[in-house]
Amino acid sequence: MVAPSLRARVRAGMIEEIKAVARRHLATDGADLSLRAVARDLGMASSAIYRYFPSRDDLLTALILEAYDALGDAVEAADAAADHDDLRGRWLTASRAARAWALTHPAEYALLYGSPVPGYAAPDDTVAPAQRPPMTLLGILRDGMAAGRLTPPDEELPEPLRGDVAELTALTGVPLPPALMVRAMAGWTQLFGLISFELFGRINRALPHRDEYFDHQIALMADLVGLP
Amino acid sequence: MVAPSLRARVRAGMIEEIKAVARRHLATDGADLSLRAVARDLGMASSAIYRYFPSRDDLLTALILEAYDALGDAVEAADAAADHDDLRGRWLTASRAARAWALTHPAEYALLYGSPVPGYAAPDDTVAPAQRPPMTLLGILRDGMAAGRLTPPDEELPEPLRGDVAELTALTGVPLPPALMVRAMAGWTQLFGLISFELFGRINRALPHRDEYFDHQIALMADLVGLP
DNA sequence: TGTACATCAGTGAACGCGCGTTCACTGATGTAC
DNA sequence: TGTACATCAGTGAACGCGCGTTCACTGATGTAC
Repeated sequence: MVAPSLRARVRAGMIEEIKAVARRHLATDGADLSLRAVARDLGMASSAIYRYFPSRDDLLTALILEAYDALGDAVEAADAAADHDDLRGRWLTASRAARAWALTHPAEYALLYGSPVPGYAAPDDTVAPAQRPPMTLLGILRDGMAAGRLTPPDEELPEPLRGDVAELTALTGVPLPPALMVRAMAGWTQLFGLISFELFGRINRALPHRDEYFDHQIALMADLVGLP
Repeated sequence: MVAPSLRARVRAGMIEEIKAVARRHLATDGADLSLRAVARDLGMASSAIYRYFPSRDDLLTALILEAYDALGDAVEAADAAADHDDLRGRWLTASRAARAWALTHPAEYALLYGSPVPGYAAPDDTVAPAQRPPMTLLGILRDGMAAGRLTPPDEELPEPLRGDVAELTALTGVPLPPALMVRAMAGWTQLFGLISFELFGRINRALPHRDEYFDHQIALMADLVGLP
């Protein structure tokens, strides 16, 4: 571990500064990020950005990766801070953390979960960080099963689905019963749906108590996955 | 009811043609619709579009309104075609119709339910058509309650939420018990979440039987709202 | 410690592009008498 | 039925803009001897 040279440290700082300004631009202008506007804000020539990012798409990718990680950090930290044996509390607190992050970083959330940016294809290394929030939820169920404090639903899945879910369960490395796995996915989908509706303005104006609404809906999903 | 003049009929046809081409462009280029590209495809000068739509935003609005109506038609038609007394069948069939429309019109779905288009504010007359699909779901529950074939959940809502939901229920004109109303909203949110995940590529590749997956998840929500 | 050279950050002009919108115009279609 | 005028669709040039990216360059910082 060699100490980074001054030049390397300055360079790293510059990269951070560019990303910070770009994030600010995302927040105001939406996903159509402009390199030139970022450069202007930094008081430098637009061509200078190319010393740090080979193209606009690479900058976008860096922002997306960071956003996934920030969201993942928030959710995992909330889960870790909760009482490990309070399964329902962990589920609720992790979900709240996801929502809180989304509400404070709406543009970045839109970048991750909104409609795809035209002409931009997310590279493969976004896959793992993108799965951290749902993996956190799965972890709570895993702990519940291990402690024998979770009675999984006893329904059978119809055949073509059973195979798919088994394969998917193997991929996650969290060995939940198939029917429970599907319900966990329902919970994750619902979490995403609730946040998106709220953020993209599709929630009714006649619902000002959004915290309470969210908590209630999340509790319904906690019931669905059988959390005590 | 005067018969429209030839000129008026030709004009109406032209408007349809412009919208059709614009829809095609949405499908390939995403939401950044270009007037000039549409005009090019129609073999006319870009300025000619202005004889039919005063600005790009007005064309976008027209497309959004049409899309809401197409989705609303699809969902309502599916519900109407189902056996009126088969409540669960109606719920499933209406949900399937929404998904089918979204899968065949992904770009238009993204326009309605994706991240907001930067710099575009949806006018008020999109509100009513936007509510047709969730209203259809509410209608199924209304019929179930009226026929006494639905036992609503007996849980109490916490206070600040109870008031909001009561107000919202009044707005819809469908008098459901508060706890059921919230569950209906959960069902609608889940429907939107399932479709969005599938469409925006956030569904796992290890899940090829998507029809069955969707049906199963929708059935879980039918259980949640207490459909027999 | 001092010098020679390589590396790197940043500049500013330029290329080529596409966009929304305006405007004065031409020619065809409709309307009033 | 024919003529005079108004309405309308469509043209093509132009304005002004912002964009991503390239390129030859300058000057400062780091490295090797």
